[in-house]
Amino acid sequence: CSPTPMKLRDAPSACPSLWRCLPCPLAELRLDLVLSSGQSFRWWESSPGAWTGVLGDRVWTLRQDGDRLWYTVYGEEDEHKKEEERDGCPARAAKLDVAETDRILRDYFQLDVGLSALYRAWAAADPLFRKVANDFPGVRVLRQDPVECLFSFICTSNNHISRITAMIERLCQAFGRRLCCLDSRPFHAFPPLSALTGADAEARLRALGFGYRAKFVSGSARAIAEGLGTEGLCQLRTAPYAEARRVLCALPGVGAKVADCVCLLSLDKAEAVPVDTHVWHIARQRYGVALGGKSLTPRAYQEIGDFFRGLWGPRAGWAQAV
DNA sequence: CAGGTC
DNA sequence: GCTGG
Repeated sequence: CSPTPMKLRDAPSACPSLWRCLPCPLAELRLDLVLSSGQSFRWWESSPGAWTGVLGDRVWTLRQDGDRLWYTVYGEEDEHKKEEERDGCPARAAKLDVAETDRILRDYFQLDVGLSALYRAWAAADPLFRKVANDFPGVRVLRQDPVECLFSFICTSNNHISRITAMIERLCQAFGRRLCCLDSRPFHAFPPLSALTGADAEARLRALGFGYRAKFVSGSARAIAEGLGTEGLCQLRTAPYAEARRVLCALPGVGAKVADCVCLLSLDKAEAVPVDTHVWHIARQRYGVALGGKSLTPRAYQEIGDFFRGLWGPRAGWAQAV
């Protein structure tokens, strides 16, 4: 950690100049529900109501009060060194200006998508949604980085959230750049693709407790590096849902469910409905979807997605998140 | 058995 | 079939 250790920032009141806010009603965003729901595994409730995590290679703390979303961004530990190196325009060069941080946050939470109107439409079409929606307002889909999203969700197969979170933390610590320390706790960026393509990547991941997923992570990193590249992966944002899904499913460790998670949570495919065992049971028990088999076959997977798309419309994946 | 995949 | 809550 740096010689002048930074402290975690809880609330704007202690040092208002380090915080900014965006207008954002609770009906449009519930930070606690969104950041703890298993969409992203990199946010941590650092104190009651305050969420700290890594986004866009920066460490942030977020908080809501009333109709505002507050945020603060921490500087990098070697930021002064960087600034000294740039003798032309110091302070400015290494930092993000406020317009840029506002934009990053608005993009990540997709705040231009009006959630209240969508809730009304889903509630009108579905009585079961209406019952749940009252208890869970402000649940929206994050717009995550495609590389982070892909490799995170490869880790979710046949796994549980507490272990997934720990695995991803160790992945970032071992392969990602250290950004800063807060209260002596180091924060690391999610590693770029190039960090996962080394010959020893699989063995290192196994040592980190990835089990058989170690081969999937290193194998998918290689496949992308030798194929479409990080840029090509990101360009799937403008491709049709079916094509994005087909490309992703060709990667080792990526089946229909993981592909749909990546499509929905990072590639702008709002119609993608990831069907896990939980959703499968709900489709049968609560919605009475008639499916014969005992296991979630590819056929059953497709039918459940189609059922919810028919019920909720083109943003079915967003409704399912609620 | 866990937010499946080979 | 990796691993742990």
